Amino acid sequence: MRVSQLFTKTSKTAPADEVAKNAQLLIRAGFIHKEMAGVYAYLPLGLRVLENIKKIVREEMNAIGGQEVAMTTLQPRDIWEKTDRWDDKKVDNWFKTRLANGTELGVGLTHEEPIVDAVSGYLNSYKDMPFYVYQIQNKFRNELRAKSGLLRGREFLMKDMYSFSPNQEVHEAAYEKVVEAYHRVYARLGLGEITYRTYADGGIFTPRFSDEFQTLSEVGEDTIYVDESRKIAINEEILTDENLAKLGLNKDDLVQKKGVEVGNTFHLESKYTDALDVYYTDENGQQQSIIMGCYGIGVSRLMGVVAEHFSDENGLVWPESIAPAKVYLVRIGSEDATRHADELYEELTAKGIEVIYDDRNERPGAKFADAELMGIPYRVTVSDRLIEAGEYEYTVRTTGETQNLTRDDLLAKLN
RNA sequence: CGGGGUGUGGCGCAGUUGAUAGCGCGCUCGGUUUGGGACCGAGAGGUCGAAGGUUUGAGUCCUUUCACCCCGACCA
Repeated sequence: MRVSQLFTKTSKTAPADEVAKNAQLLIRAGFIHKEMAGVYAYLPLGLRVLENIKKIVREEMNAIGGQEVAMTTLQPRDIWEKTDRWDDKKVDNWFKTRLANGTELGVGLTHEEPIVDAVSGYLNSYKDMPFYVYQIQNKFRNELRAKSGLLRGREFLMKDMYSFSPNQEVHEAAYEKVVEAYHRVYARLGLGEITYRTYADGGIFTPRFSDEFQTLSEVGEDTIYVDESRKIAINEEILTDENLAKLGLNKDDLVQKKGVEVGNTFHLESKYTDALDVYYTDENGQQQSIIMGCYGIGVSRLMGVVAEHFSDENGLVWPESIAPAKVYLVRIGSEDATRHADELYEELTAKGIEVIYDDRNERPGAKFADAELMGIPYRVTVSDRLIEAGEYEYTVRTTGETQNLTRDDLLAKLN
């Protein structure tokens, strides 16, 4: 991608209507556009990041056997009434709309009911389970207060997965497989060390605890207590002596922290399947309840968390796994430098290396500043002076470390 | 939803006791520059969030309303 052809531009000033660091940086760098409070559009570079996160999530869900689907945003009222989740008194953050004939519809905020409805016709026997179904799509929630940039929006991208098991034992195994996959997702995003499996309230449908995945951050909304040696935590909401005993946690080992909930996993028992009259037939020909689990990852929220966490005074610092490009190629100088830079751009692109090529007639300082603001992992500079020496300058975004390399050494570094 | 704050060119801001809008960045054109966000010159661009009112006259005062931010409450 050539910067001269990129329609977005960077800005030296942060927008006045954003305080959250993630939103300020992402908007300054031209990654996102704020449409209204809690609703952001993804521009070319931001979309690349989002797609890269989706790819990681998708790979890990597929790896445990997840089957991807795409459910609808428009929701019929009846299935939600069967589970008693239509009433605004029960679920108060629904967006609702109407058909021309007056029929009330919901705008999807989660998908337990429609998923159960969709799989019900295929799910008849114990032989059909266990299985996972997931999707990555926009969710809509009428939050009373959107805030913190991408961390709490009204329209946001979420991966939601649902498991179907014939009994509790199978469910437990399926559930733990998801927990492991979640740890791999966060590790690949560079958040593994600061993301804790956290015991939390299981919700109104189950006496069990749920698990949240909390990434430590000062801007987090949740207060959690971390047992650092065991790498687990407990949400303040359920911090009672009784629960600590139940979970085998020792109060003295816990440290209070702030966290952002970047994922959660719930035990749903048979609440939804029973309510929607979906059962299976067991080995003995008897009708049995289906045990469900549901598992969420806030994909757009993760983008905000990464932006927030991996950044410095010069801008964003993307982990290589999700950066919009691997290399920011800076061209300084005249025809000779242009020829060399064009050539390098073509060569790297041909090798499948994503390059943002700054071919503008800007001064070097402006290009370096943009490379840093955009947070591209590696910067390569081509200039008349370097060409004369037969070298390329190579700079690492995380450390600022710079070295001059021969063409072969540079290509080896970038491979 | 309670409390507090803010709306003025694309972005960031100033605008005094009311007199029909200004600065920086960015943008356009010309020239000089080219290793850390260049400089000089010339330009373009705004019904001051919206509606109503007071007044000879409103960005400024009053009323209503919309939007956005922060704190809190809320967050299947």
